[in-house]
Amino acid sequence: MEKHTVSQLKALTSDTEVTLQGWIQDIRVMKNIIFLVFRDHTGIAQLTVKRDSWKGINLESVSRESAVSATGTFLAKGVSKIGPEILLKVLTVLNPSRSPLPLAVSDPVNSDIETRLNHRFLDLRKREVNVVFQAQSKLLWGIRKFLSDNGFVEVHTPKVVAAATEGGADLFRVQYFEKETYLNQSPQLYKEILISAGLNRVFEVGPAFRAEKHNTVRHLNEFTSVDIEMAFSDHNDAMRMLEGSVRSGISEVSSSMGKELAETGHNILIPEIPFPRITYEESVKYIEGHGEKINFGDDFSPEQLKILGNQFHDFYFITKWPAVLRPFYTMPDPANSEFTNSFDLQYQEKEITSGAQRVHDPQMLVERFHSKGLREEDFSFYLESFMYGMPPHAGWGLGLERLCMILLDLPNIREATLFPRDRNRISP
RNA sequence: GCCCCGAUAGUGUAGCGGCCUAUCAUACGGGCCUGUCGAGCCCGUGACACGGGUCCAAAUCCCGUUCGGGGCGCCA
Repeated sequence: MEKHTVSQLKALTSDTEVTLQGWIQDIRVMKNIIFLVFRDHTGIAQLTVKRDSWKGINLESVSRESAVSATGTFLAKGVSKIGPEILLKVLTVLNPSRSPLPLAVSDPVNSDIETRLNHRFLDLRKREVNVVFQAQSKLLWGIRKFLSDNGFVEVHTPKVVAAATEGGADLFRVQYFEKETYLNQSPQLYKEILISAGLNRVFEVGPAFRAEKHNTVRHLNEFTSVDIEMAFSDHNDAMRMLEGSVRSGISEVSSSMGKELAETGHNILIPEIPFPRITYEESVKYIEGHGEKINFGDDFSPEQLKILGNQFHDFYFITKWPAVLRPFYTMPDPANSEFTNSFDLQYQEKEITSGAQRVHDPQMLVERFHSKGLREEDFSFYLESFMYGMPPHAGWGLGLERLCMILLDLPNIREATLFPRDRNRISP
């Protein structure tokens, strides 16, 4: 007996015998006829049972969300409006579901995100929840494809590290045998070392940890960072790779999932490149022109970014950030060292990516350590790679969940994270 | 770190001093019934986070605890 998915049914001729495996979403028992709403990972079908000719198990005992195997004949001219119809011959409960369910999978009541995350596996059985992560997978696939096509090598660097990337305040401490270590907040230092290693162009997709006690809909304490670093390049090269990656990711989502997303209420627009660029100074002027007060060297508040974001359709770069706002490894602007060869990718008021040309001169790097109050001896393993012909280089780090949240217009980054880690949540 | 807010059946809610032996929906259990619908109708089970206080009277007001939501800061 050949197994089928719901999505394959419509290509079949009527009366073909099929076996489907999935879940019972709903059961409607009547005097002479029984309807079961069946769901697999591809869609919904109706299993129809005529009582007088049924010889199988007691269907009234089958609880909703039980995993089942269903065999019957496909009715091409079925009456069902919810999906393809199968005249059921055999139903096997592979594993029953308890009831009542801790949250509604198909009922017309919404659960709080709290309840949903507590029972995430059930929440994810809902198509509109599930589709987010299928889209996220395609998004990343499109980004990977673009980077790979542009000569980037995918690498994996340690997450348990001895020293902080940009200080020490916001790292999680980990006991590593008899030593105290940290969970890495960014692969930054390792990416740069790999540039000195001659890998030319590298990228990494991996977790980043931030021990910040933030409590917002756009921050997590563990998120997926897409990071690149490229040799013999500057911030402009990095920006071109970034807009190319974003566009490639989105167009992959659109071409492979556009229909499913449209059905669940998401309209995907592939952005035009190049993205507009505006400098920090221009941004300050623009925002001040709208009645907000900013001091030089201040970061923009969400309110101010909203003002700025209003003049762009979707993605835009803010470039040339003041050195005081940027980490030690950021290359100063050769024309004016108060500024840097840096950029943020924004989507309206939301920051998605931070990047820059990096300092490659070890002398300058040491000076920058000192100006940021860092001790160079904590970074000797890093600094050493700059002493033996480190190429000029640039790169960026992108928050995958944030990009996904923006793309699908989700109200909370937790909606774009399977098992989010926030200030309070460590389970499931 | 600072600041707001919340907790009522499995789920989501109404109630905000006495009319609460707490509303409604949905789920769940039972019954009737229908080829399509979020099917319908009838009946039933099921809840005030915890501890203290005020009051003749507390789901409702006050304090504390626990758990949680959100904003700012910081960032992806």
